[in-house]
Amino acid sequence: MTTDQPAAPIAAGPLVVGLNAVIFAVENGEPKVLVTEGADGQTALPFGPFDPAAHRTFEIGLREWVRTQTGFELGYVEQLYTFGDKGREAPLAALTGSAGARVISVGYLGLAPEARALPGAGRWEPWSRFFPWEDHREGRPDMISVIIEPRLRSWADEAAAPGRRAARVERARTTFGLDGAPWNEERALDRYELLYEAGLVAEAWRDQTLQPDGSQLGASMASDHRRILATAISRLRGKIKYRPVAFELMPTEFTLSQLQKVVEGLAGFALHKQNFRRALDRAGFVEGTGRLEPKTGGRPAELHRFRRESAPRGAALGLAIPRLKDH
Amino acid sequence: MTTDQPAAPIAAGPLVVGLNAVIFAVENGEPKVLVTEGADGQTALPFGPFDPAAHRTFEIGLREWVRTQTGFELGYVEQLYTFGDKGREAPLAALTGSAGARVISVGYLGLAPEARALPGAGRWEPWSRFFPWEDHREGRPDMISVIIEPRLRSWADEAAAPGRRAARVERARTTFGLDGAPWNEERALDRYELLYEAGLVAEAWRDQTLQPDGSQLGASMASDHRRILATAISRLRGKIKYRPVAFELMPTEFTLSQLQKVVEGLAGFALHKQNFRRALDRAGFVEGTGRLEPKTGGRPAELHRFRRESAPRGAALGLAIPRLKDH
DNA sequence: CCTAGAAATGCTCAATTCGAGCAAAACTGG
DNA sequence: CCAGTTTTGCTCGAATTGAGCATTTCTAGG
Repeated sequence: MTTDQPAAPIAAGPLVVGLNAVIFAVENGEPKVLVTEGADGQTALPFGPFDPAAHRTFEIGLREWVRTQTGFELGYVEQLYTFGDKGREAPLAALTGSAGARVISVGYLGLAPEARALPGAGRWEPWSRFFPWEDHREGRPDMISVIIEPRLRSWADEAAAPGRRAARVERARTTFGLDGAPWNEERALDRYELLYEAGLVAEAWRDQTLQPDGSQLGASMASDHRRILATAISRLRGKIKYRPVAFELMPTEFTLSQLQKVVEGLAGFALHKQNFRRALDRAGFVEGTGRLEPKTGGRPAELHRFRRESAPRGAALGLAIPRLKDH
Repeated sequence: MTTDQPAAPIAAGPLVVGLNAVIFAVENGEPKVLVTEGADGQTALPFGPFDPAAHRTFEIGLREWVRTQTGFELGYVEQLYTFGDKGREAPLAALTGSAGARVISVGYLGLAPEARALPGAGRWEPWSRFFPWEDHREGRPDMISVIIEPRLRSWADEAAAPGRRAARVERARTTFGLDGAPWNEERALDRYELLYEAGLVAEAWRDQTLQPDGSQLGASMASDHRRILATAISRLRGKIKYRPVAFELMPTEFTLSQLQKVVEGLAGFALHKQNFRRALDRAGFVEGTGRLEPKTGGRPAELHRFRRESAPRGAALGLAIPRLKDH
């Protein structure tokens, strides 16, 4: 066992370290992600190489290539996860001839206060295109009981041992809230991984160069980018509960309903308006500006702003979002 | 903007990817971390190179070198964070002549059910040696008001602009729970970073080759390992609240008091026994075995075991730990 | 000018959960 | 058999949560 200095030179082989950015913005209550067109026509997350000579930290490197390539100035940024599985680069490598290089990607989450039109390549896509089963704002999507549930059930039946079959059923039940189990919005990554294992997303078949046996769920992405996106959604949904990150997605002034719409878009389900507001002002996150927004369609709403530094004494650090029970 | 395949070959320069393991175990309610002696005598976290040719995933690589080097079979493992700042390797590079190589470390958290004696190099150290200010089980440590608070205050006074001074005071107040602010055990990393910036930990001076102006807090570690350790503590303290990871640190059978002692050790403060048990059995995490543990010193306690798969319907996913108010 | 509709805002109330304490039970060691 | 120690059971007020109804304040359309 050694410390940071490698005792022997490492037989690294071709090793590439890159940065993947998952950049979110919300437009009219609809969460969107910044995507690009990959070389082979697949939708992809923005990717930039990490140049250790030029960049002192990952974050500095990330901000720089996002700025140069999209003209976008990142605000809030946080590291997500580092993806290094062998084979994750294979689907692309086969097409481009860069086979053999091991690609390690450090994933980052970035939040933008508005989905600005982009000068460079790249466009904003609603994230529900990639995860249609995650949007419960108008009730649980039909696809869960119509498609996902039966197909997960037959996937469970494929298991040989009865013990493994029961484990699969239980896993499907808890991750998708089947059969009375509660829906946990934070488990978006678990759900994607389960669908992948069960062969219900296109990537599962592409990675094995097999043919799917039925329609595939949601729009697919290059490489493991949809997994990275799921990681980002899970992280963000968890984080809004204990850090006031939702405000990074808001303009400087906003109505309480706009804020609620954003939070509902992120969480993926509707909230009780009065309770949301009560929790908000117990936490003391926002203050009224006195000015009104008249274009509400009804009674004008007061414009509020985020109180960046000054939370009251023992206040909560995030927004109160209830657990969603059977619905 | 491109996808995963690098458009141009990357001028990577000397780039080394390694794996850092933060392995925890709890002994008699005392959380301990597995450390080694670094080349220059500094305490270090176990480190292993990542060989892309040999290992399909980071996790497989990690498990393998931990097994070969310490004889330890890892159970629960989770990725923490990837550390890649320039200069983090400098203190070691200067000593070993490997200067110039950029070292990127993927940090992992591992949990072990017992602090087994180690055949290889490495020993278990209580984590409170490195973070003495984090242990509030017997009340808030004196060092906070005697040393930390006054020194943070004078650090705040060093700021030029009055606005920046106020921001520093506020930051100290919320991270350390000064002046009536609540103590948030999850913010261990924030606290370490604040002490680093304020020059109260030895690493801050070592990295600048300056001399400290007073006694330094806690035992220091090589490179940025103490920061990695703080990251692990913060992550674990957060995670026990929404995933039943505490059980990864328990033997198969345990008394409820033993479980509580472990959770208290991790959280860093004492819990109300009856409330802890009430929450436990609402969550349905454990079941009695009927057998008794007589060596309690008092009334024998029933031995319990973790119910791995079968949580009741709408149950919580982690242990209820209250927010610690002013103390 | 009046009215229906829409949205914001204010208030209430029961159910649940939380925080904290007291008391009894069951055992060990002298 | 008694003092000490720990487990276990119970209670109770305070705080929080979930959900609904009522009122206010505006716009739009006749």
